[in-house]
Amino acid sequence: MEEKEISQAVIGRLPRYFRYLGELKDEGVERISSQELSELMKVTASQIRQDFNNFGGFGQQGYGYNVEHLYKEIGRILGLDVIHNFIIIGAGNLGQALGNYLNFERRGFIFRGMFDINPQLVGRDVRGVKVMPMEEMERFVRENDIDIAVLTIPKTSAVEVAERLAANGIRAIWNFAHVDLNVPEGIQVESVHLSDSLMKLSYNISRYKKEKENS
Amino acid sequence: MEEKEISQAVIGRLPRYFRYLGELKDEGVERISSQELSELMKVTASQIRQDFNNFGGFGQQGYGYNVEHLYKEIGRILGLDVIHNFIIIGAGNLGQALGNYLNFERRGFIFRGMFDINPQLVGRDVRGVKVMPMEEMERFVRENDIDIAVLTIPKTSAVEVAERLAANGIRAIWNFAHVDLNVPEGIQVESVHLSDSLMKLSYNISRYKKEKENS
DNA sequence: TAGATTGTTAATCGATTAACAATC
DNA sequence: TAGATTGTTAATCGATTAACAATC
Repeated sequence: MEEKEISQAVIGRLPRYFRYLGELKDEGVERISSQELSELMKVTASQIRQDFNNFGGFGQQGYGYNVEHLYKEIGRILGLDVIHNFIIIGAGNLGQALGNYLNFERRGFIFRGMFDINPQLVGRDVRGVKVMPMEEMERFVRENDIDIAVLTIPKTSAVEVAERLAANGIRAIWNFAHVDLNVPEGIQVESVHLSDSLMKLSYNISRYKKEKENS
Repeated sequence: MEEKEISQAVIGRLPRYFRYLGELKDEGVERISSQELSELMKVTASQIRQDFNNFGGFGQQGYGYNVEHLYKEIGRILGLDVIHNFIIIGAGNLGQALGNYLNFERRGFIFRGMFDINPQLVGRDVRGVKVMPMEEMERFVRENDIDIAVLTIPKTSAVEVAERLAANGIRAIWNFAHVDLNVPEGIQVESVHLSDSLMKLSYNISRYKKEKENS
């Protein structure tokens, strides 16, 4: 049974559906039509129905979608029904910020360890997790069923650290370093390039300024 | 003279070109062909040429592109040739991480102020900038030519704060709160939804696991 | 049953890739 | 000049939107 590949365009929209459905659920809304959801989220109803139908029929003609059911299904599709253990490499400001972020825990992402090359940071406590020296990273990954490594280290060391993680069975890397990682096939990489995002914002500021001047 | 609108798909790729060209420049590379760049960046040479040609001819037939010139031009297109003053709302871990991030300064983004509702944080120093109470935000934005506000506050207050910023002449919002902001036309919003990014990673982990099971 | 709304096919739109003439 | 490589047009591919038959 060949499952058709879902495009990354669709995947990229799932977390946003998940967020809106969670809010609707918390407000006690039981059912919603693609039309209503489309007005709320400012996307077309057509797109919503197409997106959901990639994964099978979650709705019911004449009724719409059951909010709670749809919410759970999308959570499952996103893999939020399983526990993911993660570690953070780099105990600087950003690493600590992510370690302290409680919402990840709610989604099944459990903060298991933190590593840094700086001996000054080793031993520090971040939400109950002690910062360990980098030399212990490989062993820790192997022995503690770590799925995800969060890289909040400079780009100069990110490539080498990613290789070490890959060699020790990491499943995924959430990369905050400003470099493109090349890891073996089968290891998932999701990069958050903050400065790229800021540059896009900068572009849009300039563009709007020019538009105004020309009008 | 009507300038054609550049698609966000193209804009989204510019920072990455900028990064690679910067590295090539630092390595002393003078010229590069779309073919060579395509191998380096793992995109098609066709796309590279199409992308650059949205902004005019930066290359030369039979020669390729001058690295330094192209780098500068892309920087200019991205608006990195002008100074942008920014403030950070929310002096928690993430706010402090972004305030301490020196690379933004190098690109013309100058850290001017930081605000928090928590009186315990007010007065604290982040890279030479004192945390101010929220009540001073509006006046500060008006009087200090602030272009960008970085929102590292909970979603519950983000919408209201965004409105206050909009009313006081902010040009752009870099939003880290997990909520979609609706601001008046002309104010640019770029959102970084960290948990959305993590969920995409989670999806890809699950998908790969299923693929392996099916093979 | 009649009305509503999905699931799904078809049409459109936009983005990517291929091809090649222009030109350095 | 000959070779290389761009700039640009044309072809393809994929994603979005529209339309409507199926069905609850």
